[in-house]
Amino acid sequence: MAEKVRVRFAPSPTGLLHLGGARTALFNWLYARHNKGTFILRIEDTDRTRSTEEYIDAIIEGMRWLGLDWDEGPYRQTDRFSIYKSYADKLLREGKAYYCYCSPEELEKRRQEALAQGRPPKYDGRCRNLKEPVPGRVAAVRFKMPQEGETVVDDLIKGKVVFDNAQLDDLIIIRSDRTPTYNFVVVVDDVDMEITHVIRGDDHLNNTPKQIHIYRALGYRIPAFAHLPMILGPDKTRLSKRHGATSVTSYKEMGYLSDAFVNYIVRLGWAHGDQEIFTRDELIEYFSLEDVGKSAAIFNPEKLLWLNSQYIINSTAERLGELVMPFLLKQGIIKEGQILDREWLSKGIKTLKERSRALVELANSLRYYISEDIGIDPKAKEKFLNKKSLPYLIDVKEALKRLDNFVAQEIEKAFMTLVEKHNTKLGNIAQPVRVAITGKTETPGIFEVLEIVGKEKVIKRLEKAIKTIG
RNA sequence: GGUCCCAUCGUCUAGAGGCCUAGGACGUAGCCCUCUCAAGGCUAAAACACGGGUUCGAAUCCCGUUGGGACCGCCA
Repeated sequence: MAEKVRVRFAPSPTGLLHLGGARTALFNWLYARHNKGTFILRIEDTDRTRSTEEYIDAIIEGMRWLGLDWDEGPYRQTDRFSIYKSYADKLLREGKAYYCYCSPEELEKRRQEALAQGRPPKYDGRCRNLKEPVPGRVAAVRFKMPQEGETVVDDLIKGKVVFDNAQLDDLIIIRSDRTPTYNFVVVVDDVDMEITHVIRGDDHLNNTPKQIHIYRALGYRIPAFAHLPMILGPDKTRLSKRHGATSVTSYKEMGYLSDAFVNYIVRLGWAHGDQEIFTRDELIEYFSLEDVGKSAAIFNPEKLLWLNSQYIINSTAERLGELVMPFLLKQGIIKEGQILDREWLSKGIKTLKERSRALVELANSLRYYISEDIGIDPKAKEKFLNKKSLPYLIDVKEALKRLDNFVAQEIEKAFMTLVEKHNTKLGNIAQPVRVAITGKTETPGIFEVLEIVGKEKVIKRLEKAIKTIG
């Protein structure tokens, strides 16, 4: 029987949860859920100068928004220093690691020199065989890498990747301030947490042979590795602040639905035939590392927006009503504590669903249903609210005033009567009314808009428009 | 500079030697629907980086070239 899958997402809290991290987390989560395994969240905060509590909270918030629940953790590496120390001591005792007395400044200088001369900037191993401590110096601990032979990484995505051990550096595993470093703690933790599959960005592929030697030195089994291709910006370089919004939270704030976002990032590097839209359950059912591609993907905001619009169309009006609330508040369309009739709101949202690509847009369109403070687009006003349309507006107002049953169907009948009376096209009447009522030239069908706005407000807005013309 | 990874429409991708006249999706353009805008439907333009092999046959396998990317820290 196959061993139970245990995977982890291990972000370092030195920034917000970004697109690439989110996808790594998602693939780990999907792999765990597909295989009925365990998904672990581990915070890699060994770099105390750059890690913050705020970023930890932000990452957790991002994970929650994405709906990626973890079964264990969040573990924090800063809570586990004694574990790393005991493993480091073991390596030291066994002669698999040694003290290095070179100062960071010296090392940096040597590195620059090597780079300038076109040599590989590798540690020269000068402390490797030291018999005595160097007085007056604080030591770091280095791991003794094998200097010959080859190391093969058998990657689930990239295949067999061969590294020449002579390239490998004696890396520092414990800094001179006694804190452990990444390449060491990641191995210790993955061993300690019994991780079976390491799924991470392919920027770590070059670290893998080094880590493999640490596993061996410690006498542990090597997990399976799967290195995911990177997500690049439109300029084909690694996604960064320069490319604008890259944090998961910013997509939440722009009004993307969590499911749409997940659906978008899963398709970056993974496909299931020609299918574009997946439910969570389908994702869990279909996900496989075998279907993950090898090449980097470029982030395409247009497609994300399209997916979002599809998810909005397929959401119920009730659900959208809940989701749009924070946006209504933030955009000043409702006030704190203001209560809306949910049934009425849903009716309005139904007309707007297929015209809103994000929740911000939906909220914005909802303005002319909810608020009196609509604001009329000056260009629309000039074109449609003028002497030519005045008689239509007056007639519409009068006809609607006489309507008792203020529903779309009846409103339409009233409009059609006027179309005949004036011997004109519906558009010539509808468009000025649209602008008078919504302030915009683009809205849902005019009859349903009028019904939702309601008779009283409609008459009021028409009167106001008539007054500004006349 | 060294090491490693990658290469199908502008973008995400399907493609496991013959199903390929290379499929789908976003975006773009046109048409239909239509009170506007969407949504929806239909149509179009758009790709196997290049060069050598292997093979009866290559987008698919091998080699090279070119191009892109990542990594080479007492960062992760």
